[in-house]
Formats: sequence, C-alpha cells, structure tokens
Amino acid sequence: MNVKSIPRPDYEEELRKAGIRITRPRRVILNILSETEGHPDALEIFHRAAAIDGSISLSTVYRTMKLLEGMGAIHRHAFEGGPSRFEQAGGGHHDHLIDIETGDVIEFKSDRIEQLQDEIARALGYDIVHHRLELYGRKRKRG
Amino acid sequence: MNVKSIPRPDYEEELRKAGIRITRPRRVILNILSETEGHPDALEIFHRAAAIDGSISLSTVYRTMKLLEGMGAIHRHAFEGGPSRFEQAGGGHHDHLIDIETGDVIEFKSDRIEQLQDEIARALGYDIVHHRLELYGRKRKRG
DNA sequence: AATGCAATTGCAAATCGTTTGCAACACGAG
DNA sequence: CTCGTGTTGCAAACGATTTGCAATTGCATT
Repeated sequence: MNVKSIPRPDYEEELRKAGIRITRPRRVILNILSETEGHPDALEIFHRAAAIDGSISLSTVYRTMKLLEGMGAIHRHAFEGGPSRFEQAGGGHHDHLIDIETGDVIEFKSDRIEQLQDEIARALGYDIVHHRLELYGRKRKRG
Repeated sequence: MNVKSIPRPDYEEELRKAGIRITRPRRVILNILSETEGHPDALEIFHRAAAIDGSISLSTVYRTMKLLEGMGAIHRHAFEGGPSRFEQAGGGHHDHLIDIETGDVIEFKSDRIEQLQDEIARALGYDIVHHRLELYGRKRKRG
C-alpha cells in the first residue's frame, strides 16, 4: 500500500534548467533529499549534510529548502508541535496521518474527501487554493 | 448557515469550579473572550485587554490562554503563516476555511468527511486522536 | 477587618525554529 | 584564466511563545 515509487528526482538538472547555480553545498543537500524517503526536518538534513561536508551550514540548508520549495520541487509541512518537515514533490497529492507516539508519517489519499472539500468550499463561495488535512493518531492495539 | 449561537460561556464559574483564582487580569481577558465571536490571536486579545486595564501583560494573556486551553474551554488553531488563534470551545466540532486574502475564518462541518477520515485511519491501523482540516481559498468572483 | 501564604503577575530574559546582513568566497560564462 | 554575480558561513535578528524571579494579590482563615 504505502510503497512509494517516486523516481529519484534529478534536482540538479531541475536547478540548472532554472538557471540556478549548482554549488557544492547544494549538491550535497540535493543528494540527501533524493535518497530520502521520509519527511526529514531541516536539522536532520543538516546533520546528514554535515557528515558529508562539515562546512555546510544550517542556514544553507534552510536557504536551499526554501529555494526548492519555491520551485515546487519539495513540499514543506508544519505538523503540530515540531519543526517543518520536507518531502519530495512529484509523488502526487496526498494527505498525512501522523503517529503521535513516534512521529512517523503515513501518506494517504482520498478522492472522496477532496471532492467533498471542493463542494464545501463552493457552497461557501470560495475556490480552494490549497488545503491541509492531517490525522493525528496512535496505532490500534488490537486489530 | 454560519450563525453562531454559542451561549456566552461563564468562564469565571468554570474557573472557580476548577479551583482556580479569579484575578483582575483574568476577569478582563475572560470577558473579552466571551464577547468575541471570531478567532483572535494573543496580540489582539492583549490589545483589547490593555485598553481596559493598561497593566495587563502579554505574558498573562498567553498564560491565561494556555490555562483555558488545558481546561478545554478554548481551542487553539495554528493556521498557516500567522500566530495561533483562539476560539471558544463548546460550539461543537468543526473545521475551517481560511480566506487567504483577508484572513477571515469560516467554520464548517462535514460528517461525511469525518467518517471518511475514521475509515482511512482504521484501514491504516490507527485510531484518530484529533485531526486538522483547513481549506485555504479565495472568494469566488462570479457565483 | 486583619493575617498568611500560595497562586499569580509583570518584566526581562530565554527559547525555538527560521531568516537575514554582511564580508569572504566560488561558480561558470566569457 | 578572469571576472561579476550568486552563494556561503557566521553571527545577529527575528516572531511567537515561554519562563525565572521578585513583587503582588486573591482568598481561606482567623
């Protein structure tokens, strides 16, 4: 079910196409992102990057994330409580279920819910620009 | 449709019952909350409170909101971008549509969506503890 | 009404996640 | 290889919120 099959995105190519320089720090961060399946926060990315190149700064991680976010290459999620967490774009839209005990994030998608949201917004005289649906729960003990 | 009919809650009574002292700052804040329909943030509450009693501090506003939140008397919402906004509890559960141009918040409720959320969580092996559904949109130009 | 003390306050300083100013530096077009 | 601009690391600034502390106050008690 939750098996992702996102093709490793070629962020470098994307950046180049957008006329943005490929620097050493960016390359390191980009590689980390493309081989990461989960929803890491800036600190996690920074630590992994620092392990590869100790001179990379947290600022640069933040700046790079903001850059990629602006390009639409990644999404930023501000789940309750913690820092922003990032995920590769390109996997198609989905919502999130957060395990409040472990922080694990499970992705899911419901066309029916999306449709209902549209109907509600329409009924209220609005067009949805984007939305946020997060379920916070804990693993059920007995199935 | 969006006509609220929440009876002015008697926060003072609630606090007293919980064995919590009624102080002058708290009384002022409580009154402001009970006569406020919208979703004010701490700063707004602070300003209104300061207009009544200039010695009230922002810290006290935050402390009081946290107290009320802990008692379940109010809810805190961290909408995208801005500071936390508060609303009286007791109006029954609902979700929010945020006008991204004005910041206005419209409440709505969909049993169908709630039900679908439960089904999804269940299918993933989880029990929902709480959830967050926020629609961000702009007013439609032509109906 | 006066007493006593824990709860509460205001203030300033601390916190957390994130952004920014700046001078040094390094891409990559030429 | 040179040059100009984009990027960097650093430290300081940021906005929202919380906290330590000494001074104050509510209120149960006399």
